[in-house]
Amino acid sequence: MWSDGPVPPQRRDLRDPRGPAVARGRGARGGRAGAPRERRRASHSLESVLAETVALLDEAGEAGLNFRALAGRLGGGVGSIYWYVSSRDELLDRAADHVLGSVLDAVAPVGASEAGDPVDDLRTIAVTLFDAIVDRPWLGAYFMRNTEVQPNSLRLFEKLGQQVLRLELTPRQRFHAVSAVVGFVVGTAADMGQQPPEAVLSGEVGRDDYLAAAVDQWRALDAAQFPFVHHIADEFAAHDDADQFRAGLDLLLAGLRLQAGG
Amino acid sequence: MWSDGPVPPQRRDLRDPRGPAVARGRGARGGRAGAPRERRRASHSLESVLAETVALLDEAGEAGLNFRALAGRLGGGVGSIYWYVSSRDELLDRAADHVLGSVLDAVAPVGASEAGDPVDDLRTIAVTLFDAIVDRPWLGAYFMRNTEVQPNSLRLFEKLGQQVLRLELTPRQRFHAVSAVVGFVVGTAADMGQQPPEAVLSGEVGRDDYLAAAVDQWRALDAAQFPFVHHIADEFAAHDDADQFRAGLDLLLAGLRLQAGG
DNA sequence: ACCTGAACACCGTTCAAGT
DNA sequence: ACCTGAACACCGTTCAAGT
Repeated sequence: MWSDGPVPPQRRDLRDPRGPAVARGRGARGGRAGAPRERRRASHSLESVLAETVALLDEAGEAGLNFRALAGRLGGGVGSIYWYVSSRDELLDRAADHVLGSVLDAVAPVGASEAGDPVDDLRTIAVTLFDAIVDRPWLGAYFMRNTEVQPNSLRLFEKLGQQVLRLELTPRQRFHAVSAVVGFVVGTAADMGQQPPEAVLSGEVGRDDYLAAAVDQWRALDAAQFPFVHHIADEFAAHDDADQFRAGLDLLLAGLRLQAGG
Repeated sequence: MWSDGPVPPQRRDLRDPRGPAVARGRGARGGRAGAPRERRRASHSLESVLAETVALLDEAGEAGLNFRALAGRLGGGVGSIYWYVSSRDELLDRAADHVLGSVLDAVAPVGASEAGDPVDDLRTIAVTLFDAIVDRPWLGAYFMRNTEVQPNSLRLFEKLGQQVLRLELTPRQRFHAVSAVVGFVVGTAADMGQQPPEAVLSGEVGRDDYLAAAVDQWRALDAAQFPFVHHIADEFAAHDDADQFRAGLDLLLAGLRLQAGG
């Protein structure tokens, strides 16, 4: 799992350690009196850049996030974004972590009571994270990629781990358990969040019709060669993503419970 | 799981149903005798396009796959690739399925004996798929995205399902079980296959040193706020990706075994 | 210290022309 | 039926110049 570690110092592109200045509104109006239609100088902050990035991502998806569109929304030039992040990838890393702040807030109460069941608490956190990624499919690919610019990712990893700490396991088993949960949640959510085909997106074809059409093709396959596909065709046609995710998570957690001795 | 279904007919970009012509070598030399340095006309086939795509992907990664480089390797122009696929995405879909052929061959004997344990057989297939994705990280994102152009994806899904068919479960449970295994395998493998930082790739810093540097930063965190991170720091520093994957898979399979009643 | 925007290098895709 | 390659639209990134 390469993505789990903070990046070593030599990779970090060091900038002003104090970070960018606080936003000062929209900047003072420039030029002497009477100078016509002078564009005023825009002023940003990491906060506003990330907020606008997330908004654009929510509206247009990852493919719709580009520096020109983002600069337009921020009311400035493309170049200024590079003052706050050193690449599009880092922008996505930071945007992902930005959004994870809400997830962290949502799960803050979880695990507070020592009396609660650790595995149930683990499940609650996992489900919350899952929901967040389904809502924003781009999140999956950037979760915990670089813990140095993603403190919230690390805190969430820690939070999951703290529940497992209450189980009787070896450190190695605990590490594997949390990694497995994260892998399952992120992998499944990313898969489910994949762009449905154009016809569905545009509302031209409903999701149910889409699934039905897919299943019809499955049913047309040779039953002797594809017994399983035929066996689950009805289930697939009627399935709910969230149910499917939870069923898998419960399998994983049942195995964990067993390992922890009941 | 949008990606599980074949695409409905209306999305399919219908071409000659007989498919592209078989490769005819490198094409006849063109032009009348004596015409100097006339470039001969290249001739491809879906097979050769996919083989060259996979080769390029293996050498340069997904970021290195572009139409100009691919056309160069094929000895032709960019446009001709569009005779065989209608977009870069479809090229990746087909390339992924092309590679899955070997995975399918590798697991052909699995499950042949009714006497074998179905869960063990399921694990064997899962591990084989995992290894293939770790080797080619781009595979993960394109696995079972469009079963209409990915027959091998569907066959692999079927193969996993056939093992689960031997377990005493409801169709719904079987559907969920296979989906969970696929989600876990693909998600974990894709995560682990993520590009390590430049310094590691170039051999400038070894993987162990990289992990050690990451872990050092974890150890510098406040122990009261990050008890779990401290708890597993040693494990993380020494971990092996394949072990980690198998431990998680075994948790999932243990849960499945339990559900199947032993 | 921070912003601007033209310029560069590169890329997927199209299409009129060719064979 | 299949291939060619110039052209188009678009994109991340850089950087000299500005404030």
